Amino acid sequence: MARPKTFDPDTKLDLAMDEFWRKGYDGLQVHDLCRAMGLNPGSLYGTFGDKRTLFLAAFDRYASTVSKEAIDRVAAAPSGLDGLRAYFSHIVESILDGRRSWGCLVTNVAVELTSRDPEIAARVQAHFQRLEGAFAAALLRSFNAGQISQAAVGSAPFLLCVVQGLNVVAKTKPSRERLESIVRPAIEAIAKSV
Amino acid sequence: MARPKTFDPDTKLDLAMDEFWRKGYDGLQVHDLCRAMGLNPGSLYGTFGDKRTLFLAAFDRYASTVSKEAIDRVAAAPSGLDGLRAYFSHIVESILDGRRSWGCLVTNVAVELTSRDPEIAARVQAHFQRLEGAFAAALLRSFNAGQISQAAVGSAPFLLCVVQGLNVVAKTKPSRERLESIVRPAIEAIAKSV
DNA sequence: TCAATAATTGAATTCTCATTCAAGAATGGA
DNA sequence: TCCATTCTTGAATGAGAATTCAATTATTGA
Repeated sequence: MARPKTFDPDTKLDLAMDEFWRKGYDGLQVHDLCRAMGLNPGSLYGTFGDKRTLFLAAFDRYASTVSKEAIDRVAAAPSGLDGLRAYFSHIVESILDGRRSWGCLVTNVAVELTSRDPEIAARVQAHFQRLEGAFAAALLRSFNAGQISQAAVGSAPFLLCVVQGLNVVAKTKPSRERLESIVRPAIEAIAKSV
Repeated sequence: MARPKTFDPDTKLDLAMDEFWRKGYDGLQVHDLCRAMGLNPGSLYGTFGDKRTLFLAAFDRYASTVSKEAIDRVAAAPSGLDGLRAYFSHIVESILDGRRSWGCLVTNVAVELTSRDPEIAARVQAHFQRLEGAFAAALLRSFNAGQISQAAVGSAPFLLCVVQGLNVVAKTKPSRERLESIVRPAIEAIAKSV
């Protein structure tokens, strides 16, 4: 009953996510958000609430789509080591010509907002744990298959760190060679230690 | 001739640097900057110009003091490998109880401002190159001393990435164990490859 | 066809913040 | 001592940005 929305909120949320991803939180004006989403302020506020609420929704959408898709690759591969390789290859490709050329939404937010917004800090923390958990599982799987040494099993924090570093380095528009010269030693640090 | 300043600009600049380091650019209001620096808006503007100009001065001061001090450790050590170890130990210590508990000013700025301010992007780039250059020199020195393999000589981009990752991870208040479980594999990735 | 309800529009409002400024205060040189 | 100059102070200004709102429009169910 009554006039229906002329747009799909999820589709618009994806557009909002892309904008926050590109420009951060403070760096993005509601005005520009409206333009990017093809919505007037009234519709935006009526559907999504204020800027921060919309941002949290965009963050969650990022976690459940973009980020999840990447993390799932770790477990999907035939072996743990293959999963890690697949994950890093995917990151490299999407930095080179995908949306990760502007970094990672979570990394950007971790740096920009973590120190002043505890609720956001908690979500960032949770995301880091999901990713690190996937790495830890893959490492264990590799160890059980005899692919890596005992010592390398505890390297999940190291891998998480390398991913965050890649997301920072992404901001400098690195070449494929450069990205590979980062990922190669990172993977070798794990694999070589058999 | 005429009334002299009642403060030392360099001392005040250090205070400004700390604030930008903690809170970023957009996240820091001039009002709070004034409070932190113990200056009224008039004195601040009269001495340092507008917010962005003051920020650039604070960035440069960071590069020439905090950052330089850290980078110099790489070359100061007896061997290249020792230099790298010294650098990473220093980073770990200052994340644990120094000013790096709020990350690195350059990393923070790289993430927050690089995509919208080309002048700042150029300074970030220059800083990354200084650091990577120091790493590259240390790696070459290590190779010439037979400490590392030929393959490891090109790992400077990898080390730069790990440092940036550490600066992101720093935002999550990591424990010493956690930081060491990041640095250990990073150094081993280089050293083990003899 | 007609209420009743909800969405759309974009101008108006309100708020926050960077920046300016006028008045007063302190110093060095004459 | 006095003037010229510069600094300090903090309230005032103004720009820019988030949010609201009144008018209009569209849809559903009766």
